Formats: sequence, C-alpha cells, structure tokens
Amino acid sequence: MFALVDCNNFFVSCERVFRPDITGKPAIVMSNNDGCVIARSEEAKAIGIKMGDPIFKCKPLLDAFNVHIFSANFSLYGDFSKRITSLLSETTNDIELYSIDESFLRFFEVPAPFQSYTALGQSIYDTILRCTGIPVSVGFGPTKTLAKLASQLAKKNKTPSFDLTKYPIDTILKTVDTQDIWGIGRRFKSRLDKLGIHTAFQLKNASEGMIKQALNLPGLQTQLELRGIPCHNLDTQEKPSKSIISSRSFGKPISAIEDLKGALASNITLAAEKLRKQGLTTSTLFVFIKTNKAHDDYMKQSIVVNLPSPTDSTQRLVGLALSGLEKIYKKNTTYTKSGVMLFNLAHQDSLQYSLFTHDLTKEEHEKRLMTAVDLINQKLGKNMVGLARTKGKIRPWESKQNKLSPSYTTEWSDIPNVKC
DNA sequence: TCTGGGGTCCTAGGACCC
DNA sequence: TCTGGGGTCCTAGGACCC
Repeated sequence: MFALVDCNNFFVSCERVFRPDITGKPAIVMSNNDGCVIARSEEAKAIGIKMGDPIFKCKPLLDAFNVHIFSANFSLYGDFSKRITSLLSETTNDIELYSIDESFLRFFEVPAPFQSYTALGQSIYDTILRCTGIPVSVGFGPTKTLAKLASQLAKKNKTPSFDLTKYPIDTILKTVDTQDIWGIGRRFKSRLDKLGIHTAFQLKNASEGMIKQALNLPGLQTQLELRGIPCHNLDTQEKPSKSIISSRSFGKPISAIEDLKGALASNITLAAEKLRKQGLTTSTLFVFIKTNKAHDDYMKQSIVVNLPSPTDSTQRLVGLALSGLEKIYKKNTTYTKSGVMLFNLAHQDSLQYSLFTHDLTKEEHEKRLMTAVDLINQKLGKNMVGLARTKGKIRPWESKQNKLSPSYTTEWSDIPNVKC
C-alpha cells in the first residue's frame, strides 16, 4: 500500500502558523519578485483567485476581499518541510520525499496498533497538526497514482484520511476528470480528449496500444497504475542532482551590462552554494538573459561555457559567466531576468583533472576560501560575505519582496517574542 | 507599469561503431 | 528486382511534476 501525505495549501498554512489572526480569512503567497499567485487559502480559492495568476490582474479581487498577501519565504517553508519529514520518519523508513509539501510512504501491512489504514492516516494528520500546525491530507492506494488520487479525494471530502481500496474504485474513477490524474498535463489531456477519453475510468479501460501511441511510455504507465499495477517505485534514496539552476526575475528591468553582471554574480553565488552543499563540482556552465516573456518582442540570449577543469568555486564560475555574458549581451535591450544552469555535475572525490592546466596550489586555495565563506554565512546569516559585485548599494536586479514575513524558525533575530 | 523558479524523464533522429 | 543487422552515444525538443 502506498500513502501520499500532502500538506494543505502548504505555503499559506506555514504563514498562518505564526499569524493565527488570519485563520479563516483569505490569504495568498506570491512567487519570487511578487509576480504571481503560487499558493491560496481555501477562502482565496473560493473567491476565484487562480493559481499562477499575475498579481496585477487579480488586484481588484485581492482588494475587494481584503486578502492577506505574503511574499514567498522559502527558508520558512523549507524548515517546516523538514520538521514534517522527521515526524513521518517516526511512522516508517519507507519514505520518499517527493516535493517540499508531499511525501510518499509504503506499507506491507497495517502497522500496529492501528486497525486500518484510515486510522493510521488520521493519526498522521493529528501528529503533524499538533507538532507543526500544518494540516495534511493522507491518501492510500495500491499505486502511487492511486494514492495521489486518494489524497485529492480526502481534500475534496474534507476528511484527513482516505483509503481508496475501501470504495468501489470504478465508481470513483468515473467521477475523475483525466486532467486531475497525476501524470496527465495539458497536452496529454487534449490528446485524450481527441480520443474521446475524458474520465479516469475511460483511460483505465482504453486499449494499451492506443494509449502507448498517443502518450508514449509515461502515459501507458499512468494507465497501468490506474489499474492497480505499480509502475513507479518508491525512491527512498536522495539522489545527487543532475543539474542545478539559479535564476531570478529582476525587481526592475535592466539594460546596463554592469547591472546584469551583478545579477549574474548573485545567480552564481546561489548556484555554487547549492553545488558545494551537495559536495559536487560542475564542468559545464549555461548562462542566460531574457526580456519580458509576456511581451511580443520576447528575446533570450544564452551561452554554454565548458570549463577546462571541474570546479565548485564561486569566484571562478563568476569569472567565466561574466565573460560569457559579454558575448551575448545586446545594448539597448530591456532585460527582466537572468540565470545560470550547472551541468555535468560530479562528486568532488571522483574528479578528472585536466592534464595540462591543473594547478593544485590554486585549487587548494580556492577550496579553503569557499569553505570559510560558507562557514561564515552559515553562522552569521545569509550572504554575510560575498563578492563585491553582488553588494553594490543600488541593486536594481534584486527581486521585489515587499510582503516578506520573518524567518521565524531559521534566523535568531526573527524568533517571535511571546508575552505571558 | 506589473506575469516564478527548479527539476526529471522520454523519444526521435543523427552520428558513429562492428 | 534485389541494397544487412545490431548496437551505443549524444542532443534537442517535448512532456510532465511541484
């Protein structure tokens, strides 16, 4: 049996833990740069605010209903996620961290002392709510796809726990639209529509050959999972990243190359930190700059930089990125976003050095510098030390975060005071 | 005026090998 | 008239997820 534990309105729920005054009131969380809606409370959904809507478009609704608005605070959400994971590990070690707000669990029998999976789910709900303040929905099913569906049904039926195997499956699948199935996105939905397949029940019973032809292997696997045949295993191991991306929209549009350099240096700083945290190095750097995607004259420029030898040094990567930038930069262009991607990631201990350009002394020096920088920032706060280029007094590239809540659980200075 | 960020997997086609 | 068979690796693009 698979279980999916899904946090309800996760980002909004995290904000509410420290703002009990907004319980029962409409609230949303915005994406980086305060651009669009990425999380909504039930009340916000009810008044018609859509996922992914640009803020300026739903401004009238937000004002009219006095909606509480938050900038994304990922250090807060990440910390809650960790706490929830650690609570789940008390139930079983057979656990896969699927996303920041979802985990899959696997059971071979109902664990003692519970009488049923439904009761187990209720207990998971109670524990997580009591210890963290976050409400979750727990769904049970014989495959991941069905467990995921079960957790959606739990939400729909306003119950903490839902065991799909306790109900006549086909009756339920007849009520499920194909686009609500995990693995069926917009494109697949429209292809299925053309085949006359609109419900989960129809997809389950369609001919395998037809589905394979229309949706390829991933679609076929989804079909089999609906039939109760597991195609997706539980990934309990945390795998090292294959790529690392760091990109940000600018607080204000930028044209000057000096400003772009500052933005790019910040992107690299973040990406290289992620790299070192996993003990990885990169040997391929991808740099991109973009204009506004929503405009007709949308443009993007990019360049691939292959490194002579693998590195995890912020300094070295910034140097390479900036010379790449000079090659792609166009004058008199209004850029709104920059970013970097790191590829060909390898573990530090299995490095393949270049025969000719390898300079051990220099590498040792860089390594010690980066270790010191990471340590200081970890101890004294984010970005306490960094490259001068990212530290200018005016940083027009810096994302808007006008409604940022405190980092209640991850910064000493932000811990709430309680008076009693 | 104003529209996020970070990932993975699969497939088809091309290039190459014997 | 008839033009082999089997394989790997790489890349770009498309699809999905949160």
